[in-house]
Amino acid sequence: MLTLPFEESHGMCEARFGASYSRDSLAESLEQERKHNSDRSHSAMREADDDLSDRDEDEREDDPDDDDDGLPKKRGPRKKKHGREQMDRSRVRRQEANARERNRMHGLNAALESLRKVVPCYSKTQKLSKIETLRRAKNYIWALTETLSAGKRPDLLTFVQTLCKGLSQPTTNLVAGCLQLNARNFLTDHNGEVMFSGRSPYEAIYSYPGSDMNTPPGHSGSGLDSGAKTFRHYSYGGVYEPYYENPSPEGGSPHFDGQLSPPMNFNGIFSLKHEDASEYSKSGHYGMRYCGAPGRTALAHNSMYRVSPEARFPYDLHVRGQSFQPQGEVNGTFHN
DNA sequence: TAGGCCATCTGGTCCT
DNA sequence: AGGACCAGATGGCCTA
Repeated sequence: MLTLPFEESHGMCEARFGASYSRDSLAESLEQERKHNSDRSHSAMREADDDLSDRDEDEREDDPDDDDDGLPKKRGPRKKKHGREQMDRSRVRRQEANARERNRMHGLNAALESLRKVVPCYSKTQKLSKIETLRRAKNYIWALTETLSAGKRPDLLTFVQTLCKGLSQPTTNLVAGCLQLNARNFLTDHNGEVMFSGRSPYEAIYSYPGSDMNTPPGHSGSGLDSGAKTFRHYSYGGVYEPYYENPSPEGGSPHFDGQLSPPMNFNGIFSLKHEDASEYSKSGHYGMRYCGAPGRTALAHNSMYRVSPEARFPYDLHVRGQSFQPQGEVNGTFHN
């Protein structure tokens, strides 16, 4: 495909933005050559792209006797007419391309919005930015994948930490708000590493004595009393590796690169979103459902996630499309 | 006011 | 040739 010479790009910049870039002699010579180019159609097309306003074209049209170099122009039915048509056509095509591009971006944004709604802690009031949405979705997918591959009952705190990996502080706060946790308990440092502050936020809310089931690796009960004084640094090698046996999908590194941020749509797991379940039923994929309805203890017979009587967050693994518990109360808790 | 986020325009490139 | 996709540039809006 045709590639415009470098100096012509400068020309476009000048025309579009009114900037006065200095040019070297080579550029000037090439520019003059361009002006004298006999290929009027191509030149006209570029000129039209240089400035979509009609002013230049009209000026040229209004002054037909003068050429660029001051010499009289040829008369008669000219290429000018043809060039004008080309310019108009080029302009129309450009406008059509702009409209297509707008639509394309709208479609992209719509897809992004749908993604926002399926990642955990969707909030209509505090909209997640595009990059944060993508990061969180990636983290979410990763955490779900690791949860399934680990074959263990997921740990909430670890899950949340994974979900928040690499996310901004406001987004982390949002997640914390969703979970009614104190974001200070799983801060993210400058490198995107999750910091954990002593007492497990999970335990802070769902504490029950003598149970380490929901305490993530490295979060033994020894430090629970230290409070915020002692910050424990978490890296994926330190925390997630024991739990998530597989390396990061980023490419083998056991450590997060600071870009990875984890999931919360326990909706898969906890149904943190307020989307109706039909959307998931359509997918036919696996998902873990929050089964925390009062009095509910029975799980699917073949469920890999067993619920201990004292467990506060019983999870169940369902095939999408199968029956699951109403999620209203959960959604009410996790959605703003 | 600086910085972040976003929508839009635009030209280049690739593909059909 | 034309559409899709991409990335750079730009300006507007919002917030700390």
